[in-house]
Amino acid sequence: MDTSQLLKGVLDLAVLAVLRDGDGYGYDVLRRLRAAGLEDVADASVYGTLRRLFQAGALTSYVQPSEEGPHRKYYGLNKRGHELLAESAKTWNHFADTMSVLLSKKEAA
Amino acid sequence: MDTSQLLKGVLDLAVLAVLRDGDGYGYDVLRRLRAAGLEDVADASVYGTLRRLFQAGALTSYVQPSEEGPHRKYYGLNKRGHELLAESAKTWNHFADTMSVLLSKKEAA
DNA sequence: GTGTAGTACTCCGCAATGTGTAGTAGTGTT
DNA sequence: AACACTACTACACATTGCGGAGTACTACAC
Repeated sequence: MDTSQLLKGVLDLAVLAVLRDGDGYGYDVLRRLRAAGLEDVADASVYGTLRRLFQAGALTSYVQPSEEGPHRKYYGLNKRGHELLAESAKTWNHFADTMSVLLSKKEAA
Repeated sequence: MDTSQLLKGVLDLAVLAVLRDGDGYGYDVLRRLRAAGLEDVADASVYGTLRRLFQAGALTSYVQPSEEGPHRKYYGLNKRGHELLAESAKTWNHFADTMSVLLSKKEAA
């Protein structure tokens, strides 16, 4: 099945969630998301999401050189990011609960 | 908050779920979805989803006149629709569980 | 009867966002 | 030299939910 549509609007939340566990750069966030079970996330989606969140003022950003490859652009949650994470998580939980009820309802007939 | 992005890919599932409880026409499906908690669903989205699902071969369709207004276009699940519902529900549950774990994880620091 | 509200549906263009592909660039391995 | 892995950027594209306008039918108020 195609999970790409399910990710819409949730990838932001997922990225914020993994960044809560510590600053990370794009490629690293991608690996963490996949390790968490979001195996089908495309790299371009993660980079795009990080850029969007940064532009929205939810993330800090700093570049750091690496001895094992190209430079890395780290991102971390700032105050706004933490707020956004909390708010989005709440919205998501409410939404997921609603869907859960809808799906578990049995037919009357 | 804006839940419209969260609906992406899930509205299909929600519509299939309410149709499992009995055939329905667009306006009726809309009311059922809102009653179930999806208050912000737009009517055009529901009509569009029904058309898409019908075109995908998941729904049966028949028009019935109404004495209290315009005619109604009823939709119902066929075999393919039931299969799609079961499959989509499974995908959704897996996805929701993954997100749940991601969100509940606490930072190590 | 004209206006307004509720029901019921269609069509069109828009916006948000995840994806694929291509490209750049550094490091290490064969 | 060729290749693979790391790391990021940019662009065009597909999907899909939404807003607005339009059509049409019934019923009730004025």
